[in-house]
Amino acid sequence: MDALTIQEAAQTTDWSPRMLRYIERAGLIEPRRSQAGYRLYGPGELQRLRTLRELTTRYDIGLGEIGFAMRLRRDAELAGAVDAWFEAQPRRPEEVPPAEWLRWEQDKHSKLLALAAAAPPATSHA
Amino acid sequence: MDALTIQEAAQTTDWSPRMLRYIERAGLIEPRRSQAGYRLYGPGELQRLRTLRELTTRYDIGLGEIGFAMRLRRDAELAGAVDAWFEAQPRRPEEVPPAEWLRWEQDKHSKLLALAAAAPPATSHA
DNA sequence: GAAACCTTGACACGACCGTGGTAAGGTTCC
DNA sequence: GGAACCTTACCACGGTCGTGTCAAGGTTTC
Repeated sequence: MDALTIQEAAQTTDWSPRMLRYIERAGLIEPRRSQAGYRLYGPGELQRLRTLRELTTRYDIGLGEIGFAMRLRRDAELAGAVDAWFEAQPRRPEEVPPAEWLRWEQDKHSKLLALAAAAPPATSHA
Repeated sequence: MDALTIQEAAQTTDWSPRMLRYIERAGLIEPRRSQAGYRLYGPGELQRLRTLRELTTRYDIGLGEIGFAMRLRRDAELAGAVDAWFEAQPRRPEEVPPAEWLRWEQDKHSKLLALAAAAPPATSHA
């Protein structure tokens, strides 16, 4: 067969089974089910799971954010409203480096990341 | 003068002064400052504050989500990555009328392109 | 020069997020 | 028929979000 169970999928994608279920509940990746209700992850899902991890770690964004992006592409009205709001934003051509607010936004995570990077990824639970 | 202090702005926009500072910190609306450092909200800011409230309550989205949308429009690389992830998603044709979807896709791409073209090459990722 | 604003910084708190664990029960495999 | 997996449903925990409040100090106005 061409599909992995949740544990196998977790191993090859570097998620935990717990998180795979969480991701499904967030509506991001919903594998098909076997007759008995077992989740079955195909190659496409596995690839998307890896890419998802890449997205979240590389750009430091949460699943909620990706969920919002998904909502944005599905709900044209919402997308339009958000768009309209940004349209009304004043342009600052070359006034101030706009990375100030970004730094703040990522600052909250930086400590965590630094900490996680410093700590060896041993089995934290016993 | 043509600008309100934080308390006045709060009253006419139905936010609290606290939240106005929070919104500023989130990078969403940054009023100019007086000589002494007082926040000064002009008509544009007031309007955007009201629209922001409309957005958050009507669509039930948080400031973090709007911040993410802002990040999406500023960081073309991130936008592309998120886009790519969605491209690999399986479509469900019966959920979305194809014409609608296509129009949305085209629209999004054109906006993205316009943004990338307009944005100076400041994409020096970390 | 005092009242009434403004500033930043901190503590607090309920709600949710990301994540792990565990329990009670069904399925698959040998 | 038991081991090893799967399911859902909870509890727990630290972190972030949205929000209020308070303190210590500067500014504006009369």
